[in-house]
Amino acid sequence: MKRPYDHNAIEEKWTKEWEIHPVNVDDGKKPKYYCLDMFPYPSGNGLHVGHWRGYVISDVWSRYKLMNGHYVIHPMGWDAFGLPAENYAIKTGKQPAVSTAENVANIKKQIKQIAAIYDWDMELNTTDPKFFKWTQWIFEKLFEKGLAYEKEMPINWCPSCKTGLANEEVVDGKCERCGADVTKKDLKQWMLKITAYADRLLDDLDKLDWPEKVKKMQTEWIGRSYGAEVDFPVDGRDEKITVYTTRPDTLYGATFMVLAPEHQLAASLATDETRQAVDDYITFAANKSNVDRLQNKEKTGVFTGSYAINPMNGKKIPIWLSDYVLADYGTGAIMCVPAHDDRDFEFATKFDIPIVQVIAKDGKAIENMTEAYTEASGTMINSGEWDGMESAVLKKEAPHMVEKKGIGRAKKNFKIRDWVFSRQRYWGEPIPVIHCPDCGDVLVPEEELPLTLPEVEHYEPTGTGESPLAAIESWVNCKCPKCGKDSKRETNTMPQWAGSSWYFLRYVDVNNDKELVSKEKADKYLPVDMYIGGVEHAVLHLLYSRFWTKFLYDIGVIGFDEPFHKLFNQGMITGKNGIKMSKSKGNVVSPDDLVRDYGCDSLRLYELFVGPPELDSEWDDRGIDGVYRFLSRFWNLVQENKDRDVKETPELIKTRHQLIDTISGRLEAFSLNTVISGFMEFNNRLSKLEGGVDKATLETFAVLLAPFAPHIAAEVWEELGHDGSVFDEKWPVADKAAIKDDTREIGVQVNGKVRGTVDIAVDASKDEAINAAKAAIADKLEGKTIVKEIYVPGKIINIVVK
RNA sequence: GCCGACAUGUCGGAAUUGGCAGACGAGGCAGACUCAAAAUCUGUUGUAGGCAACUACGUGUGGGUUCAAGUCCCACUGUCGGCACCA
Repeated sequence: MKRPYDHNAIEEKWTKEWEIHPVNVDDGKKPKYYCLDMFPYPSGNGLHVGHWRGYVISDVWSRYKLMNGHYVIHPMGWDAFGLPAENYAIKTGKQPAVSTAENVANIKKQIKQIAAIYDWDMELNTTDPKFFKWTQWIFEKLFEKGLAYEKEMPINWCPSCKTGLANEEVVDGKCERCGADVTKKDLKQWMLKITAYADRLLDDLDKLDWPEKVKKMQTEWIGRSYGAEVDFPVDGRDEKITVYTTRPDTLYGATFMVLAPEHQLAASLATDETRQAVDDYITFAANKSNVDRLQNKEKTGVFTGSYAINPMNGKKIPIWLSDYVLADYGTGAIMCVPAHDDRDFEFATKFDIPIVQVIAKDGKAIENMTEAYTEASGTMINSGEWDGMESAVLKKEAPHMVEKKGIGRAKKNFKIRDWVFSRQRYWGEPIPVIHCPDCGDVLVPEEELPLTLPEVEHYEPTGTGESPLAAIESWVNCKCPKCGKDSKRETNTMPQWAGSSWYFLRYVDVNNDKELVSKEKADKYLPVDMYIGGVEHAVLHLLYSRFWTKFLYDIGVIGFDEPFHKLFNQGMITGKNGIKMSKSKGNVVSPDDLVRDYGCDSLRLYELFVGPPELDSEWDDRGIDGVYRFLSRFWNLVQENKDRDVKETPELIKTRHQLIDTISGRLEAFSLNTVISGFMEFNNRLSKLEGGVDKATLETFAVLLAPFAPHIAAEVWEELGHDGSVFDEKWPVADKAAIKDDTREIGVQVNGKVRGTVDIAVDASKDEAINAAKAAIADKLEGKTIVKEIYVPGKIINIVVK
């Protein structure tokens, strides 16, 4: 009996079936495969079709691995701390915990429409005390190891979010979240010493199967450089200024020094004549906002009136202040070699400071220098004992030479700064520290964790740098766990990145109340084999997770030191003209209606069909008709052939194996858009076969289609007379011998232009091929002289004529 | 400014190591079915000319290598992304 394609009925049926009989189960024998999605923030706005894409990609991959004999760990959870819930609470008075729970329920309903094989027994939520107990525990371990410390310092401050930000959260001088201009504010902050892991975070990138782009971004963010620290005595004083340089080879060319205006010695270097100007400049620099500093790169500066001694040649060189020197990189002071550095050249030219060339360009000194010569290649000149050396060689040796001389030492430096870990907000994990007047910072005892948030009436941030928690006296006031004295709790909370830095470890052991994760389960199921998510987390979440993983490895909690073996960044789905989907732009496409009208299977296929998964794609609603038609045609093909008992023919066998080969190859290459077009192509081909399609071919088609369109595949599998699940089928392997053609149609060119085609045996000799080709296009060769004949077997025949 | 990615019909996009450009789909056009429409099915669809079988042109621009270039090399333009005084 033929049935019409009723996607609603089919999908409802299988949703229920899979609730009762999940297709992905751990029998303890199958090898594991951990395929992880970046977990979502449960926003009140719900999902749009762009969110779907990543989840479809990961589910297709998970189901593919499943059919290759793996038990797939494929969990989902909620990254639920963060500002939107808190801001919503400020507006409505609704507790963040309550609104968050509502949003989770909503989004979960939407995510279930995808029909992914998520194991909901593993579901977790970063705001659940059972979860964040362990986030706090990790913080305590970091503290115990000296990797969490408090520091009074100017931090990035977002005046709109009224909270401090990590360097990673500042983009172009603006807040990564809200886009407000970031200012500086002096605040006592909790810091995590990610710099202690800088070398390992950099070196271990080699171990990872990640997109080069992300590796490069992390490499640059960590920013390791090798050079030397050199001490410059201050003339007439018993002090010295230490600089960091990557070009100690140019030391003889250092004709002045520049200190950051925030440098400790800056003010003290002023003389009576320069005091006013120096103080003014320091104030001017302090008031310059981050954005100004980025935008206006015209060099400014002031001469302090003091001099330093170049330790190589003993010459007196002036000491300047300028904000082009960064206070928190290197030593906050630099030696300036205007002849060989663009910035120093610009500064020296503007303020009329001598320029001394120390590396010969093209073997000679440059007359009338108009720009710095920044290459480290050439012979040293004007450099005393170093004259005649090659600068490239000297660059490497100089650090050790200055060390021997006792004027400096070899040194490597990093751009990455420690992670500002406190936020002056309510809706985050409380930092489990108690400030005791006698004992100082004391950790909340482990047995008292989790330290939960109190209910408050007002969620507004104070804006003064204190969290709303500071106003809850009953919560803030406590006894010191060590000495029992009246103490106060830390009122800052952790940034949103805290929970996401380790959540992937917890999925496999969500109910463990003794440990963060049992060693046994961690060893068995981790690390993550495939991690799928957007590229926007390249230096935030992905760097923090690597840091925490390495730390947990060091303290013996887990047995691996990289969390994500393979990373895939899916492209964004945008609205028309590449505009990001957002509520305010009014271009959000909701998956709900599409699922209702076309079905989950169609939307899954279309999410993949829109374009290459790694590239951004513009959403066009109309295209989904195409995949729906394809599914209907496939359905009809099955309906027409299932009771016909078609005998398999050589052609059918060949087509079947070509289908397996095509789909598997493209899937392995992660070319998911062409997998779908491949299905369409083969469906068209099979539909045109006069004699019908045999059962084995239909079965193979259903098995291959299963990871992509699970419902229709399961239904077809059943229609074809199977009791078991299509997902218990092994992924088929193509028989290469069956695919092989005896003859092949290849193009015949004359002078590189196609003039016809010819069918020739695959193993034809060159002469046979050429002769066949000539016969096929005899009229095109009339009156021409053949100069050359080219035959590339299986590809092309080209006849060159005059 | 530096680094990287990308540029193909009306549109989304295909095209192993250089080897028949435009697969697959959307949209358009024509037809079948229908009282009619939708749905479905069939055909057609890069541009220009003959308007049929053919010819010329055609993968951002200009040049080059090659029997052969979307693909490789050089120079440039545009779009997107990252970094941006890191000494």
